Amino acid sequence: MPRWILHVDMDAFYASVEELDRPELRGKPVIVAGPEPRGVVATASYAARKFGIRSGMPTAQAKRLCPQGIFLPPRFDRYEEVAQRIRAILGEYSPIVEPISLDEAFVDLTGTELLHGPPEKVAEEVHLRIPKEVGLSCSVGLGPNKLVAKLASDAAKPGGLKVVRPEEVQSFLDPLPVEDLWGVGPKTAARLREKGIRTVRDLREVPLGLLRSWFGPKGGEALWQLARGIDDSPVTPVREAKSLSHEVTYPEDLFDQKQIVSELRRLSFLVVDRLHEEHVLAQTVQIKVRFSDFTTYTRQTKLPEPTDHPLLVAAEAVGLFSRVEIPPGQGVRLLGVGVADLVPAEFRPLPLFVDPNITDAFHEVRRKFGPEALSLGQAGLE
DNA sequence: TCTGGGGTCCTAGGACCC
DNA sequence: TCTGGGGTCCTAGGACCC
Repeated sequence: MPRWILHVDMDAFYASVEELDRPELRGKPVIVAGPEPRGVVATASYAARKFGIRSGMPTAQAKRLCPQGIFLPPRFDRYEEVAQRIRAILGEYSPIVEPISLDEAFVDLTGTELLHGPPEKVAEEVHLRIPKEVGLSCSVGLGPNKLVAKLASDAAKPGGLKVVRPEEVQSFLDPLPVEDLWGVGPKTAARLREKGIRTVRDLREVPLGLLRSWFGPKGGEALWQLARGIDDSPVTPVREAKSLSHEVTYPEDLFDQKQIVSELRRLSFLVVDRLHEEHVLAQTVQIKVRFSDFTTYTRQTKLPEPTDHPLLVAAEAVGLFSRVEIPPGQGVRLLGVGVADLVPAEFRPLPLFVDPNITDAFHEVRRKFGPEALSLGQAGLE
């Protein structure tokens, strides 16, 4: 059975939510961005984009380009609220809704025709209902798979609707630049450009064997399929997280060893809070360290058994940090702590040395009074 | 212009085992 | 005494996504 996949992409989502909540900002160059000196732009309104502002750009640079811009810090809790209302609308048309981020989702409309009418009608309805009921502009794409649906909504931006039927896929894709394809980033695009390949049509003319020799068996195969609009990946409503992490870029580099250790501990506790929320245990602990010159190191270790013990995770994180050689004269720009190899908390191993009631009590206090209420002395790590 | 934070997936090398 | 070879696990790094 041919599939019908819908892709909904909110236009300049964070900035649009700010304009929704503060109508006096409408039409102005609204820029949702992390604070200087090291923040970057998360979303710029279309009025701000006229000044050349793009997401990912350092906030400092955006201020130079548009001094009159209205710079706002992100309010993720609020964006999450709005995102849920949008997801609820999408959920009326299919049980299979896959949120990609706060502002984007796929909906599998295959086989929903008897209940909701033809997919094209559903696409039109969604495209009308979201602005009407949520007050925000969205772009909608409909196609035979996720790849095509997403590219269709890109083509419809801002505020449009585009349907690409199966027989139109190739002519729709052919003129697009290769970097529009999902999974073709700056590096791959540059390598392709060196070989004279700029558009999807160019890419489609490269034999599979050649692509494999350039990009490896998997990479080559993937490019070959992308160029033909082939994408069998399913719309997956709930995906179990495979890893959790927290990282922070500091406004000023850290040099003090004690402060670094205390930050690693704080980040570890935040990660453990999330383990608890998700009711999972982790068997791998990872850290990330970025120095002043932006060189970045990761270290990870596999534990003998899965855990959500805050002291254990913190001790591992600090231990991993000691395995990173600090380049002379370099301060620490970023620290991150993460966990992976997650298993459901029901699989908690029988206690050998650690009384699980201790961790329960720890979480309970932090849940009630917040992360600041209970932190641990240096002695806890030794 | 000095470059966020939270994720996923892939590759490659070394250890280890049969 | 001129080095087998394949599978799996673990780790580090990198590309990419929003």
